[in-house]
Amino acid sequence: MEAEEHDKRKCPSHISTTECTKMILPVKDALDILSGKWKLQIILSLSFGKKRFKQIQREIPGLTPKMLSKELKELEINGLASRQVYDTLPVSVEYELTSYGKTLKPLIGELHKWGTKHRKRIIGRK
Amino acid sequence: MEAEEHDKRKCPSHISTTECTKMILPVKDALDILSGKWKLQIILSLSFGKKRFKQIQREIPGLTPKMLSKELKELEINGLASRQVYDTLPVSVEYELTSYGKTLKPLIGELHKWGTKHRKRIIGRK
DNA sequence: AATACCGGTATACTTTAGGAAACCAGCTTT
DNA sequence: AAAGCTGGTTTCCTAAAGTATACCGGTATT
Repeated sequence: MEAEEHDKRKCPSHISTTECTKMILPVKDALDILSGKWKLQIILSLSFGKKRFKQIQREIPGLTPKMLSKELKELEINGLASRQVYDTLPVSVEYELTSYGKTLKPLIGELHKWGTKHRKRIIGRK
Repeated sequence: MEAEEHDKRKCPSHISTTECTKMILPVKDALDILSGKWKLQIILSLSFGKKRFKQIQREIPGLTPKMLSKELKELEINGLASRQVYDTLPVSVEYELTSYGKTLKPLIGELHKWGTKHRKRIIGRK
């Protein structure tokens, strides 16, 4: 049987499997930053301006301080958000999207565009 | 204290919190389709042509039949991949990206672009 | 004097994603 | 006759993600 022909169609012949995997890494990085139950909502919230901790929490029903704290740290580590402490009494802390963080917007926009079409296609309209 | 001003900067005033949440749903839909440990690799594999079940499994080291089966079903349900059974002996089954599934490419391309910049920025160069 | 606000942390729990191994029927190869 | 191929399913288990609840010190309000 000459069904062998199929077996050659994996990746393009000049590209090894491990190289394919490498191509995927940056995509995964981007996805990691956006996925998780609360990240998008937090990013969206910050995209409307500086926000304080409790303020974000109040805006997003169901979000616990533990999760918020964890996600904000990740955003900070990735350079997407900044944290500023003011020594008012009691201390106030403001979080803000960095200009780098704002570069996520067009990306999220693309996801939104595709997702909207997909919604219409699968779920029916809406 | 008139720190009240901050409290108005949630979502734009003409948009309610629930409406903000709705804006996020399509983005989540798109993310759901791409996230998970194996989906990207499976999609990439299929993007190079029709593939049979075991063939995909062989190409992606570590991928168990259970996960592959589950992910392929999801792709099918979402209209992104098609499944064709040929009644050869033993039966052979071929999976293929639908033309709709191929519309994911530019989206993945955007994620790749952003992710690549992010890698350089955070991890240092590559 | 008690309560509420701020920005969180700590501990314990549940839920979900994913992995490992065995198994199925029916055919082919050794 | 035994082992391997096909395309999967089933069961059991672990690791990770997320939730619930209580708590902290310090100030302000009632």
